[in-house]
Amino acid sequence: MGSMKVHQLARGFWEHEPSLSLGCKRLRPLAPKLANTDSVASFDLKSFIRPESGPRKLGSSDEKKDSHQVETHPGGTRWNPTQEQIGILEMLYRGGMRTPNAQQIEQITAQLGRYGKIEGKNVFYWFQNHKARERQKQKRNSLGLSHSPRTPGTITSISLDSMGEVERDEDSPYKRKCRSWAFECLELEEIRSCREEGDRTLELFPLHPEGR
Amino acid sequence: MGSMKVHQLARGFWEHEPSLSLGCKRLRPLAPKLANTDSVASFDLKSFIRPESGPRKLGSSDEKKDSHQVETHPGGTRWNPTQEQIGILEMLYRGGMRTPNAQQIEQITAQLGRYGKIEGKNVFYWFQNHKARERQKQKRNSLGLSHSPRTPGTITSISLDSMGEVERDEDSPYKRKCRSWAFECLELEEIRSCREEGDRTLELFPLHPEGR
DNA sequence: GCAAATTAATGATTTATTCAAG
DNA sequence: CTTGAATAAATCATTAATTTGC
Repeated sequence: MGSMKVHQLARGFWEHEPSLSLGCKRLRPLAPKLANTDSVASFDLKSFIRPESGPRKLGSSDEKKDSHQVETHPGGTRWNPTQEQIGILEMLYRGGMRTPNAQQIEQITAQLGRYGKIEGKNVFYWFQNHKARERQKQKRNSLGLSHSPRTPGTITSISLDSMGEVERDEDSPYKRKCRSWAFECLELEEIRSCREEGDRTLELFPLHPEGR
Repeated sequence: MGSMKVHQLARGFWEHEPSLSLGCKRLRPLAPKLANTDSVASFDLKSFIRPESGPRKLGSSDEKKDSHQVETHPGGTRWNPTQEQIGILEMLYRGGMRTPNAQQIEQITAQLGRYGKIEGKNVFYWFQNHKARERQKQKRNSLGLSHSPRTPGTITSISLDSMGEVERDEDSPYKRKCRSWAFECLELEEIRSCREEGDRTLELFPLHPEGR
């Protein structure tokens, strides 16, 4: 139904990009872990059962396996983005995209799908998480340094000028836009990972009916 | 200069594989899909970040998804539950349902659909909101009265025993279960609602984020 | 050098807040 | 004011990096 969706408004222009990594997203420089007193305690069955160990040859037909990390997720694992996908997403983010709507998500997903398995929700989540984490990183920085908000060295000069007017979210909290995704479809494939027969599941993959 | 950089980078990504595959699950082409003949053009940041936002004035927009727009909103905006729907939902809630999963949502939606227009997300939201508001109401009560957390008199005696096994959320915060809904589908019907005739949209959002 | 044990990142969910329609 | 809708914050859960003991 409907609801009218308004489109997001544009605004703003630029913003200092948080970090230029692009390639080393995964590398974590350091970060003095703060108060990591929380007990580990996660040494249970988890370490025994290796989810991806299952051969799982089901759809091995014409699926051209890239010998990359893409792999078809047997059914229970989470999305593991490839470098290309991350690169594109970050590019979009830097371009100003913050909360893509359903249409945008669909398109992005379609494109990123060429580099590996991906679903719309992954894109949605990625933006949610990235936005939130950039925000908290920024906050942490501003608090910790309390001054010189300048990005540390190597200020990239990428200007993306051809972007024309991008719609900015400005990171401003709450700016009511339109919905950014859609439910309803409820695919069974999705659901199945939920709670299937416990027994066999135990062996194939952890399957988290409920955490602790 | 800088922009060049980005573009080249992007191009690298896009050109990687000019294949025509839409790769995704079963996404319908929802916008005039570009022929993707020229690899680069098939995926332009601009079009992503700004689907058709900005100045789409001038009525050219007829080419949007045909949208027989059907149902919903005869001018309507948000879901307006009927008494029957509310009744059933509350019954389910009292029965213990708190965060229905995709399957359940689907079924509930199907049933409630007999009493009026409804979508999966409405059901989802209803539970979210109802749960949250019951909780805050309870908190307010316990604070205001400082005791007797019991529900105020007239405890409804509807027992709903026939519910069989409902999944209990127990109101316990964070109890990781399984996913409760699914994205991905991004049905056109959903998306379409995002933007309709523009005039209204334009005035819906101001140029400035007006501080909430 | 390698594989188990840690730790940092980050994907995925749920809860809390906020906005705005009616 | 009530409540549907949407976003942000908090948090759980899993995976990759990195460290450590041989």
